[in-house]
Amino acid sequence: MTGAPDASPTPRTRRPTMSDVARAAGVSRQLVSIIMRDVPGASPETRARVQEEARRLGYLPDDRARKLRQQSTKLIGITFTLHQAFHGDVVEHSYLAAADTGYELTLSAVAASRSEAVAVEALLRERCDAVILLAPSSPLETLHEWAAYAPLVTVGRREQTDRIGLVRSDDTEGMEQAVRHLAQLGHRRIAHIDGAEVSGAADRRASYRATMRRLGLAEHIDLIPGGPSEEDGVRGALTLFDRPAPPSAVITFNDRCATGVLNAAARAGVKVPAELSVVGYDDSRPAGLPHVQLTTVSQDLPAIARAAVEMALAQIEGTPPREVIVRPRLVVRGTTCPPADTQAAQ
Amino acid sequence: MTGAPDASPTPRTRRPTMSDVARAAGVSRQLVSIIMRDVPGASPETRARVQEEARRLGYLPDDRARKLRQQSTKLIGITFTLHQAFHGDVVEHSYLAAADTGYELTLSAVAASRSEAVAVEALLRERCDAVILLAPSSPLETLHEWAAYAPLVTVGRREQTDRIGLVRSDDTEGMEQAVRHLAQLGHRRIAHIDGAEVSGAADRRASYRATMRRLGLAEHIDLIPGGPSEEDGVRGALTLFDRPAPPSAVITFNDRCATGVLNAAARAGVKVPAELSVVGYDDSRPAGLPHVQLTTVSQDLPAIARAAVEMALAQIEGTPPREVIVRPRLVVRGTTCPPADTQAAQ
DNA sequence: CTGAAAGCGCTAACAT
DNA sequence: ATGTTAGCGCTTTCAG
Repeated sequence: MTGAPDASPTPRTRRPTMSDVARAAGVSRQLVSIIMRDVPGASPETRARVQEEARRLGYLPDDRARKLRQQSTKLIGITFTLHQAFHGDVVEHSYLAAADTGYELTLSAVAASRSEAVAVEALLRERCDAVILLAPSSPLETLHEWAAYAPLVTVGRREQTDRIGLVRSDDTEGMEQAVRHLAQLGHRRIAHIDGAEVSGAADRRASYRATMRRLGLAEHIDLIPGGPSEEDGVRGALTLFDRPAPPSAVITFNDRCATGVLNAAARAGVKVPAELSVVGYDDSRPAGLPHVQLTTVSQDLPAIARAAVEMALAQIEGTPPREVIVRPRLVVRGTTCPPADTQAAQ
Repeated sequence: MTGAPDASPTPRTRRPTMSDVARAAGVSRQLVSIIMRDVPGASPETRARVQEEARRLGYLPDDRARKLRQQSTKLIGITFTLHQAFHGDVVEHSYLAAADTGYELTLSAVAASRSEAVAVEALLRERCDAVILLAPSSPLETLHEWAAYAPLVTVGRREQTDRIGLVRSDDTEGMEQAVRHLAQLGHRRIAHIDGAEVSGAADRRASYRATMRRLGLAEHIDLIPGGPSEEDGVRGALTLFDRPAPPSAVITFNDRCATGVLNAAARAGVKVPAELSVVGYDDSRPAGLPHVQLTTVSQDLPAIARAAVEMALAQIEGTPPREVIVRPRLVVRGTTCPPADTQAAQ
């Protein structure tokens, strides 16, 4: 849209249609259609004249009609949760991934006042060509019902099925990287404040255990019940500080939990990283802030978004659903360093 | 949608249309329409039979066609910024406000990869009946252009105009409440770490000054250059701690800035609230967390959302745009208390 | 390059 | 309570 429509001192009488533009420019409606869609079939001069006329009238194509007439909407729907910063990131990267594919992204929010079912069905009624669901909570059976209406891609689910595309981050690998990083720095007493029942927590817990064992640190396995919130981190940290011999490093379930640990440490006078190394998980926005500088496992959201969009497009074109597991990577910042007692511990 | 479509072992051949349902149920297409829209004009038995048949076929109405045919889409568009927690809150409350009005909300995201213009025009091409813009950054002139296409309501803008609805929080009032709260506790040396050029900062700054003056605290006016981020809070706090006689209380531009102050205080060993009272602004999600308990000015987002939706509906029905200023309210939590030097200061 | 004809899937007036 | 007749604004197809 360029410039104001010169017409209509009274705004919003009747929106001009393609026919109005055609009439004003003295051409056929079909030609206007060709020019609006920017496809070959009109001379440069006609193009310019028609575009000028459209601008003058304040013409804006009607997407409802356009989408109805094309048998494909060229739309990829995506459901996301408001208030999940992580979802916002994936959505944003999905816009980038969808650019230049000929498909547009359309959003449908999940919130306290809007269930996942409502969000998905809105997209299906819009006749999206495919639907991406960020961390859906509906039972697999329900997802299967939806998959009968449009190709589906879930992000962050575990269940494999031949009817739904799956993109997820490798939690096992991520936790392994975190443990190895600390072990290489010389830490031995590495604790893990876990995520309780939260999705992904089980994998990370198991991987923590397995990696500690593999590194010969089985005796130092130290699993603290936690959760996904700052509060859980505070509680977990206090548990640790009460110990006669607290661990020299701790890996939390996520960054919010790590923030709680950092706050509790500051309050208790425990110096990070000198006295306690802290590793978070997610690489959420606050983690990288100059005064936080949290070492954390990044889930590589751009890659996840790209995989989701690509798989949606592939399924639209008939490829069967696949499972893509994106490799996370450790981002080393300022909350980890070799333990103070490196010599003593050897 | 209830139950799986029993049909189609091969999913997604051709979606059934209303005619298919009509044929299967042995009635006319129009009757199916009546039943789908849940309007009077069909007997209970027919209704049940048709609904059952629709379910069996996996019929889902096509919103494109429906919206095209009705001359109104019954859609309110809303643009919001991904990664602005505050926008998420407003969107969520807008869903609540729009429920039972007969209108649906449709989202359009603004992000680094998606400009405001793209976001708004997508809504206009969908032929939304009205558009709500959360904290739009486009020049007024551009907003006026859009207003020629659909009734507009901005949230968080200042400029009055007779062509666009306006909803905003009363920053003057909010800051006044914060200053008065601290003064009533006995504070005199009340500093303000401001928000520099950020929208709303000028009002809060002016109100801080005016209220201090009105309370006879003109000599204690202490304006620290700040900004909207944690970093700005850290910097501002360090400035304060360097003083020979630091203030006993500080009001920050927003909660993120307050978080920076709290972190800096913890690090510097300054006790909050005993040695320093802190008041934030926004009542953002983290502010209420058990281990934060920030005293802050709440913008009353539910009221803002309600006002925006109501004004959008009113404008659709022909009421001219208005300006609604929502009164914020102070939420007193744990980061404020009377100053340690109450007696000395008197 | 242009025009004529058809129809996407639905709703809105009417008729009956 | 049901059927008939139009057409929403656009794209598609095909003939000029």
